[in-house]
Amino acid sequence: MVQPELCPRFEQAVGMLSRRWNALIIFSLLGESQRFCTMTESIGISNRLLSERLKELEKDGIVTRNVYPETPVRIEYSLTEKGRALAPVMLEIQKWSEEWLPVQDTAAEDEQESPVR
Amino acid sequence: MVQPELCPRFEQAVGMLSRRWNALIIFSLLGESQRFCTMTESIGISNRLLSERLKELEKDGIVTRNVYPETPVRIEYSLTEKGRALAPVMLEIQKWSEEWLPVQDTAAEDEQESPVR
DNA sequence: CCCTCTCAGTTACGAATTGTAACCATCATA
DNA sequence: TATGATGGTTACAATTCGTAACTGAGAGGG
Repeated sequence: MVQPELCPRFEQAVGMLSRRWNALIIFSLLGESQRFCTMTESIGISNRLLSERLKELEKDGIVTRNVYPETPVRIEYSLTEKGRALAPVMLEIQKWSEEWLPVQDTAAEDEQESPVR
Repeated sequence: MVQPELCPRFEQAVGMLSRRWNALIIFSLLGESQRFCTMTESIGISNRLLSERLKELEKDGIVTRNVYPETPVRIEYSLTEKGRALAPVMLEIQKWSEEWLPVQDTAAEDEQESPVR
């Protein structure tokens, strides 16, 4: 709540991107538009938060909600131009992660060559 | 929590960068090493959280804690090579924010026109 | 010896955010 | 009328955050 000394717009951007799940939501929409239930599965976010985040991101002009009145109703979320403009940010995060983070698997799946038991 | 299908390393990177304050902490260390009290002031973070975050970031190999036993003791935090490698990410966030976020002052004006279209 | 000052944190605790699971509304078909 | 799919809401417990007060080490003053 204190006055920020850094660039206010940078802080605003970071505030949005740092909101939990937002970066993953945006990343998953970079490829193609997605439906609600697809996103909850691929991202691993709950309905409640996905709904909340999408509303916020729509309000921020980053995602668009497209309703197709088929049956059952199909609703697809996609990025606006402002949202797609975040692609370079995501790309740099990806590059960094590939260069600096270990491949580490989350265990419990293949523990073949590990002598530890 | 379900394990998502996106790239695990990307998700790990995003998890770290999305932790509240982390991006601002890293950004503020990109210039030069900083002392604890300087950071709380420039970032606007509380002692408690700064302390917590710096410990986590140190553990992640992103920041280093340097103790100078002067009087009173001086402790400076700086980025490791892994931490400095995040500079391009920060730069892209900054570029995006400058292109897409209004110059906003305290929440009064909402109806700015988009800069580039 | 006791008090005070600075820096660098810790601790305590109420407030806000998140995760989990159950529930709701609409449309369509059986 | 019942059931199933989609796209959410609601309720509530668990986690995290923000605020403010406190601790500890070392130097110096009285």
